[in-house]
Amino acid sequence: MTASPQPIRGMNDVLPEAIAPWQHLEATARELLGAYGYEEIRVPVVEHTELFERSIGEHTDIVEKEMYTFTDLGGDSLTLRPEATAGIVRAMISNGLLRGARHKLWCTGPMFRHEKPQKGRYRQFHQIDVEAIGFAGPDVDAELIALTARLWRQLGIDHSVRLQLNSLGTPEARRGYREQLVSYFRAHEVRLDADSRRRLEGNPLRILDSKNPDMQSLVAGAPVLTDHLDAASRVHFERLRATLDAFGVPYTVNPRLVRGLDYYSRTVFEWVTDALGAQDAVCSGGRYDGLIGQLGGEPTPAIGFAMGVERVVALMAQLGEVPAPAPSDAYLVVQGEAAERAALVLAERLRDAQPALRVVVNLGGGNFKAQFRRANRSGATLALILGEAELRRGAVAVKPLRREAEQTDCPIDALPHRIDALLAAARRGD
RNA sequence: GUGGACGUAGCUCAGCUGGUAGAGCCCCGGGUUGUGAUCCCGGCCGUCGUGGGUUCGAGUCCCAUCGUCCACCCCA
Repeated sequence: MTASPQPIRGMNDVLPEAIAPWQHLEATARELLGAYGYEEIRVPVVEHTELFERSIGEHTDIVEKEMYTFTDLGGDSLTLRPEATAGIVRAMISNGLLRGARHKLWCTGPMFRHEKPQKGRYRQFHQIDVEAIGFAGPDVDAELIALTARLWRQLGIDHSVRLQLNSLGTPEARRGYREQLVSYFRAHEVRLDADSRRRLEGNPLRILDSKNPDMQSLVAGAPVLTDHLDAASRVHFERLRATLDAFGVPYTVNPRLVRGLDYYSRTVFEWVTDALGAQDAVCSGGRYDGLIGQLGGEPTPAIGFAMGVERVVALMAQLGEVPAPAPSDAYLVVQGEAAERAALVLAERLRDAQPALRVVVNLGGGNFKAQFRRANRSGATLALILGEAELRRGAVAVKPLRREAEQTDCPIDALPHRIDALLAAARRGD
């Protein structure tokens, strides 16, 4: 096994046998996003390292230890994108697209984080990313959440996910709350575990999210972020909740939902599941009103979310919500050099006449037995046989594979116009 | 980065307290000189993750290393 090449740790091949849920998710999301008025954007997978440091936050785990950073031949420090928002915002600024304009955008592709892989967490993973730029909300906030809820319904996984919601307020209001929180935890420092003590310096809000059961009672007594919101953020949050109520989208307000990236403000949300083990966040995002100005663009309010494609795919697969791939309609069994050529030409004529037809020509030879075995395993409705005998009489033998039926002859020239009827008959069973 | 479990054929796995590898599936061919999904026969496929050590002898024991999985941290 040493001799055979291996993929990079945490980077996976998606083989044809596993591709169906990916395509279904992508197609469903693409259509839905279009229906809500979102446009696709494609941005580079690599950006200047500084862009991510400035947007995500220098004291986050992503920037501190998870980025794929390298120096290119020109001496610049570049980084494989760990998330999509920074690049999209950069594209808006670089192309001069802000200036008070509004953009509803989506993007999909691979992201990279150097973490130790486990279930639902990979070093190359994929996101579907949606951004609404230039909207102060809370109307967009609500519509964006409704869009995700609709996607879960369309995919058939809505009963396995639930919505967590919170408001972080403005950065100023959060700063005041943070001070209160730190002094509360300092007063009880002996009860803090090692992880929490470390967070006390860098990111005290994260202590609220601790999974350590011993911390629960201490956390329960801590000041609550929601009680310390500034007035405008409180109104924003109330209006968002009222709209979600009007939609009938259920949610839980989770005051401990903090999110890992520094740029969030006001609305944050997370769709979680119990079905995937420890990595339970399937889709999450929030409002980042300060980020664009911080990166040098005109100050512009915005909100976005990222969906973990691998996680949604895993959920679909686990719930059996994966459409079966369409089998081919016809498989051409051929024998003899002249017949092989005639079969290839016939297949092209069939495709000319019926562009949607799924027709597979047996390539690479093989005896009749092997070819019929392949025809059967391809799932084809019909086997079309074109050997030397058929060629001599100018016909194709047509054999239904999915039911017991007589094999019949069809003149080669007539087949392109009869194939639909033959398929329909074979499926009906007459 | 930390911890635990596990690495035998392309896949799923068997291989007792050490005696130098096996089954099923897949693939290919034959039985049916041109007919699949059933049946029968045959073939292909392994330096037992890798490197050391103990031993007369290691897939089995020991050490190291790499990899996979799961969890922590954190996150999609």
